[in-house]
Amino acid sequence: MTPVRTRFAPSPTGYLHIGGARTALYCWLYAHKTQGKFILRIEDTDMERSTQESIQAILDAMDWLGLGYEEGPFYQTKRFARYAEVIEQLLHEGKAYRCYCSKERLEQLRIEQMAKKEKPRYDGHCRNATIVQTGTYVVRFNNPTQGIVEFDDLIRGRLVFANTELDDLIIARSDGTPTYNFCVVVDDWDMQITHVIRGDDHINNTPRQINILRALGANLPCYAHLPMILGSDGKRLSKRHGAVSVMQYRDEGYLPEALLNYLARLGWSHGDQEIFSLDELIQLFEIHDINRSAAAFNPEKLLWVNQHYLKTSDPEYIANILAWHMRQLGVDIRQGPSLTEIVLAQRERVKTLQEMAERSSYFYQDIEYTSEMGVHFTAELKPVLAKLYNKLEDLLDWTKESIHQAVASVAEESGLKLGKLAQPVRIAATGGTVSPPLDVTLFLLGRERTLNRLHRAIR
RNA sequence: GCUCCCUUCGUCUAGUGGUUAGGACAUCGCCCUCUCACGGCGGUAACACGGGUUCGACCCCCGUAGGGAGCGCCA
Repeated sequence: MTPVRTRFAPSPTGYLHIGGARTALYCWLYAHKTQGKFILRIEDTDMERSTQESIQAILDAMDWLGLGYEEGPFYQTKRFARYAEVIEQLLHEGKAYRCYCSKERLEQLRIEQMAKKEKPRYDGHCRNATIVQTGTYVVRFNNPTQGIVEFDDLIRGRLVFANTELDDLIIARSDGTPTYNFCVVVDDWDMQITHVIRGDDHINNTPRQINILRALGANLPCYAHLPMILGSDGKRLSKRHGAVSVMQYRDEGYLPEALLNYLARLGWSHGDQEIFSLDELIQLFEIHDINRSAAAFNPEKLLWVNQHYLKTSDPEYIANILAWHMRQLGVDIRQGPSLTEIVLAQRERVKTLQEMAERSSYFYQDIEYTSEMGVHFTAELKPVLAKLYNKLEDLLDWTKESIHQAVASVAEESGLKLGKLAQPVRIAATGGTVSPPLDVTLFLLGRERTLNRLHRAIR
């Protein structure tokens, strides 16, 4: 059996988005599962829209996701000589021809066909031309005019198309550059791709590509067409739905393993299992188990998956990434508790690392005192806070246990329920009403910061 | 308009002719509790519709409706 070779072939006209990432993941998984090769190919034949920044953005995103490739990245713009060679061959063999039709004629044709409620397609005008024409021309592929093209899609089953539905597509533009459908075919052929896994927006391109592959005498790869990913409103995914760029998820504090896990599960499943390590995915992934229908992207569930990984991953690993987010926020973490401790204290109460960073800044930098905070420190409470201040100041050991003991005993001595004391202290210590358990919070804050802030509240 | 694809709780999905239609997220309630969470327990909630086939259809077939994609000298 020939070794499996899959490829991910984005066009560099923007960042890597969620849908592309999932396609890449599935290609990657299948290659790894079968001990095959995963190839990255940049489809940059559209010189107008392709940019170097986009290429870099895609590479960066693949890197962040950890989707490494065994071969590539290959660039189509570097393979023009090869395409020209194949086009020449096709022309020579009469499997392609020069078409001198003007864009105006083509446009007119399209309008007429639409008016007749027909599917617009090239009428083969130059295919049958007997006289020698001159001027600018494009090269069209001689598509079969009858019969059918059929293939077994690994996800949808047998798909059948009538050749009469297809037309003689352009494979080389008037400036000589090759077009997408042609490059894909030559590349997949040259790179010996065995499994073409791509979005189902390519289903309609497949019969055309198969016809070219046949004209070239190439073996056909297996095809698997993935359903689309929809926005949370069921409409097509777009900027309106918030983050669609993979790197934006990094910026917002998601872990790559969480995004990957969520994406894997969006459109694919293995029974009722929700959480998969990468190794498990490699082991359990089957193209056959991919769903046929489009799936809506659900940000809430991604959040849940992300928190799951926040809670279960190695705290030091998480702390490393948290450091990056702290830096993004401009928080200097040199003075304060270790980030690993912060992770341990916060991971059960936040869903993203960005949120964790935002909610942990008071451990490292001064808090703002607002008048709203003041109302919590009533005249009756201030003596109690003072008592706590003294107790904490006299504590022999600054531990969670001793701190808890101090707070509890002061509350009891003052006839207050723990909450009645804890909450004002929390506000005094953190500037807000939400934090990890008070003993943990004060412990991490350290004696000096705690006493300073308590003092400020009593004043 | 034409061609192709899709259709199970709000969302992601399990299901492959006989199930009280299962799980997860979200949501609601209760418990835990110094806040927020986490966790535990429980609840609401789905087979788009209409015909067949069959003793029996979520499951098979055919329509209808709805959604999506393609029909470029874009990819």
